[in-house]
Amino acid sequence: MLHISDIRENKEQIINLLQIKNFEAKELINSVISKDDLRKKTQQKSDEVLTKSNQLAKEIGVLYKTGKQAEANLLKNQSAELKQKSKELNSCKAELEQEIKNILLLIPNVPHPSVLKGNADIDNEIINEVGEMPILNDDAKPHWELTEDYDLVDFKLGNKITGAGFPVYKGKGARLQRALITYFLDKNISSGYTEYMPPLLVNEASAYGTGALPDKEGQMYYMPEDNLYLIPTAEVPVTNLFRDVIVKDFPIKCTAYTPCFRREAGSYGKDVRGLNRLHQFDKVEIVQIEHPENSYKTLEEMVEHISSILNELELPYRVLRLCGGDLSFTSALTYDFEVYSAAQEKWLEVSSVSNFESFQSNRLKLRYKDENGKSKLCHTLNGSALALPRVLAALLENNQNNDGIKMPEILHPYLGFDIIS
RNA sequence: GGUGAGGUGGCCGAGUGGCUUAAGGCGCACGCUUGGAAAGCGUGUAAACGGGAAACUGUUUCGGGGGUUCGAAUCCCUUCCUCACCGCCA
Repeated sequence: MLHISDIRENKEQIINLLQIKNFEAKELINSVISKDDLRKKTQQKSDEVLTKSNQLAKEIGVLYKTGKQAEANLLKNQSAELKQKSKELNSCKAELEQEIKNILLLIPNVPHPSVLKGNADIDNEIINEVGEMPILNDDAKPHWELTEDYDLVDFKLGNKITGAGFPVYKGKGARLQRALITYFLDKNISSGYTEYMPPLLVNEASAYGTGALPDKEGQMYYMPEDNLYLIPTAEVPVTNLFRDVIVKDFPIKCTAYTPCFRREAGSYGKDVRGLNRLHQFDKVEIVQIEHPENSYKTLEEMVEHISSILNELELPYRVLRLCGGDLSFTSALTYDFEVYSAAQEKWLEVSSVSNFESFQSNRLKLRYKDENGKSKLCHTLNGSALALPRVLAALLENNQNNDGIKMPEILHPYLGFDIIS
């Protein structure tokens, strides 16, 4: 959520920048500002009334104590009038505040000025392409066949015990999963991130805090009896650790492994075959909380960090800088990482790294004190490092040969084997 | 699931209708003191939203919402949360 004072100060700039996201904000912004003007006036009036009323109450107290009941009763009438007025003003103000908030919730985050306009994913800018695409044999198989041949992931069993999109990892498949998680965490920790193991269910306040609600309500699994949501990403619990916090030392760097749960309604076909898209998947996430001055430098640093993981995994990948049309509602600047899955001949997104600037921290009330002692909003950033299933898919497809599936060297100590055969 | 006790500032904690402008303590910051430090002494120490160039100042906030009252941290209703004991349980 944007901050109303930011909107007031940088109105024209915000309207212009939002056009990069193909969002026409002029009307909403004009209306939110005029409502805010009215809100201020209403508060002024309300403050005046309350000041008088407070004074009266004190005078009445004094009169009672000195035994002047009659005079006190006179003042009581006045006080009742003021009370009526203040009630009206108050409800008017509350209504305005709600209207303002409702409008603010509709306005997406302002993109960074460097973001290119564009309509969809084909307009994203490829800023780096690393590694060579493997040349596979003619009989190379997609990962959903490999996982069956080598008994690594059992989709049918998952169907039986839960449903589609809930695979069962098995044998070396399960070990590979666990090896990847541990390797990712170790790698993140060695870059200064602190590991967390957060709850997998969050309350409503947390879901609002990171913007999972109200925008993405249908995406989350919900437990109505307890009013809790299954997390769609570790970003939600981890970022909310810092809800209502005033930060003293920057940066705060967190990493967490969690399963992620997504309902993902309405997508079928080969895009969702095998491990490409699941209702439950594993992910290691990195989150940083930064001073606004440093957040873009930190974003670059996170991109470097994720690149180095993919280098070590020896997977061909490319880095995309998302265009305005493809940027999420909450993001100001996002880089996507895609690995090449050679048998599917497809690029698969395995990480998305974003700077949310103060869009999340405004809702989270995540602040720091500036040099004048004033509260300011922090910047929040996060990214996957990494999402597991598609990494697994690419590892299996790209490294298959007649002897089996060779594992990258970096994973050997974690795996306890170097080939799946 | 049952029963009970609670939710007050960064933290602890007092507070049963106006002498609360939330006592007192801890912590923190600054100053005095010191060769330096500790102790001691003094001063200051929340947030949000307004007004003001600023100094300063108004309002709200004692878990949330509602009510009684001229006046509520304090009384009433409601809701959420936490803790303790019992039961069940990895």
